[in-house]
Amino acid sequence: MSDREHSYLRLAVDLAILTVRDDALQALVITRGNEPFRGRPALPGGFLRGDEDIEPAAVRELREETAIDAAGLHLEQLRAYGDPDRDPRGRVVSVAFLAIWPDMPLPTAGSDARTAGWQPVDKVRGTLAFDHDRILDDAVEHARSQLEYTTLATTFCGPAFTIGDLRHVYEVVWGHRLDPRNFNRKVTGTPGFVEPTGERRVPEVGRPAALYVAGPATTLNPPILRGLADGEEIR
Amino acid sequence: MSDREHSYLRLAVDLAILTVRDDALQALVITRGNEPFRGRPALPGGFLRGDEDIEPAAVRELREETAIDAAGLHLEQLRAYGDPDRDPRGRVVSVAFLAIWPDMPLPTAGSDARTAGWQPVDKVRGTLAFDHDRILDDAVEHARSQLEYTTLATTFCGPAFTIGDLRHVYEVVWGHRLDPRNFNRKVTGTPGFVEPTGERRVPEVGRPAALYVAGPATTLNPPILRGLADGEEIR
DNA sequence: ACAAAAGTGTTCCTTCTACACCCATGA
DNA sequence: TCATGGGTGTAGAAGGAACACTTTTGT
Repeated sequence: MSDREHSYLRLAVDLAILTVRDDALQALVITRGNEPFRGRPALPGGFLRGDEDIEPAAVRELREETAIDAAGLHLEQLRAYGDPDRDPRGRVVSVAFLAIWPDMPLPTAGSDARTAGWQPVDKVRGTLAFDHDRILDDAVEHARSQLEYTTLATTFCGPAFTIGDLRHVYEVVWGHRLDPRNFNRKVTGTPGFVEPTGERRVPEVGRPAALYVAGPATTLNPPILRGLADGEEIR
Repeated sequence: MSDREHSYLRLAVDLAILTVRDDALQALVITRGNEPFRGRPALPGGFLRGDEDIEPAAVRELREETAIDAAGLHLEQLRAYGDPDRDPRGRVVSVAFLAIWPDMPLPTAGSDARTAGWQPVDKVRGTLAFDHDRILDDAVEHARSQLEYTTLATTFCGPAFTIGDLRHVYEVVWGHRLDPRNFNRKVTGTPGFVEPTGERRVPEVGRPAALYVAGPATTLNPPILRGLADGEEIR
């Protein structure tokens, strides 16, 4: 094949960063400060630089636009998006990443981002620039599936959490209620999933709950499968 | 961000095409006809063209190098590989695809491929050009996992197959034996997985087996989980 | 005392696993 | 009649779902 038959293009990285906040699955969304789509909401992201691997580029863009240091954050590559018309600036292929983040106060916006903040996934669906609606949908579905087979749900929680906190994550991400009693047994009975700290947390109302930290396991065996507890939907 | 901070690059597609053949998991491997790595084995692939989406490019490259028409073939995107040094020609990011193919005679090589043929995965591991060893490993692991949760195994078989054929696929891909009796019940008892044709196949030795075709289901519920039948390894 | 959330015990049911056993064919 | 692979029956183990019940706190 001759060099004329193929063309150069730019590679972008986009990040779908999810958290559970206010009883809802939320995504980190910026408001674009530059054309195209200036003023429109979008996922954080930007172009790959010359000598950068893809994942470091994602970490850098996240830091530039949201001042979040993702060095210790688990980024997972979703897939590449290559529709020739996906970016009005020309040929841009994007590699999307998924990250999970506990609910924390957000640092301020920077570089290309006019604002940066959490938005409920259900609210921003249909409003994002480029093909970011599609990317976000894929990320949410991936996260839902990940909760079944991996211990990823613990990264939605802070450093120490109760089984109720963890169950709340599953309920919000999956969109339906789980039986608290069976969930408790299942989680505590899965080796390496959570480990008790010995501490307790006293809630505003109700019995204090034991606190746990994430265990060493990364995959769940057996998995925690979705499947409606009853017909009931959450929220 | 200014345009000077990011750079243009070329995007490649690479295909990991797997089949079960001669009691082994095999991959479609070409011998490179051009530099770099001329004469070395590699996965089929090539550069994206100007106005092409990624998956059509993969289909086109497959046709050009192996004369296989992948129009009706299920291609699944694995992930993107972006190590800045992965290609000596310069900055090339590659998007890898996975495909499953029944054991069939292979058409001849073309364009950049001097030869094209099936090679056992265990034999080519460590010999491939670029970072294709890594891509192939990721593809194999993905395929193994897919057999658990999807009906993909039927695409390793021809249009009509016996339960024994299907079991053989699982055994070869997973690398260990399964109990033929439980496997039979499991497969025939999963709605939409396989459908009997009413025909039978008479083997060289043993009782004739009923023939089946792939059913409409794409996901397996419940899944068929890996887990050694006994300590025994296949081959 | 009461509300609320945490956590345990128990029962029923489905699915997995191992293996005994029978079936259909060619040599 | 024997070897070989196809297929059914079935008992025990393991895990999931439903739910009664107890525990521990604040008000």
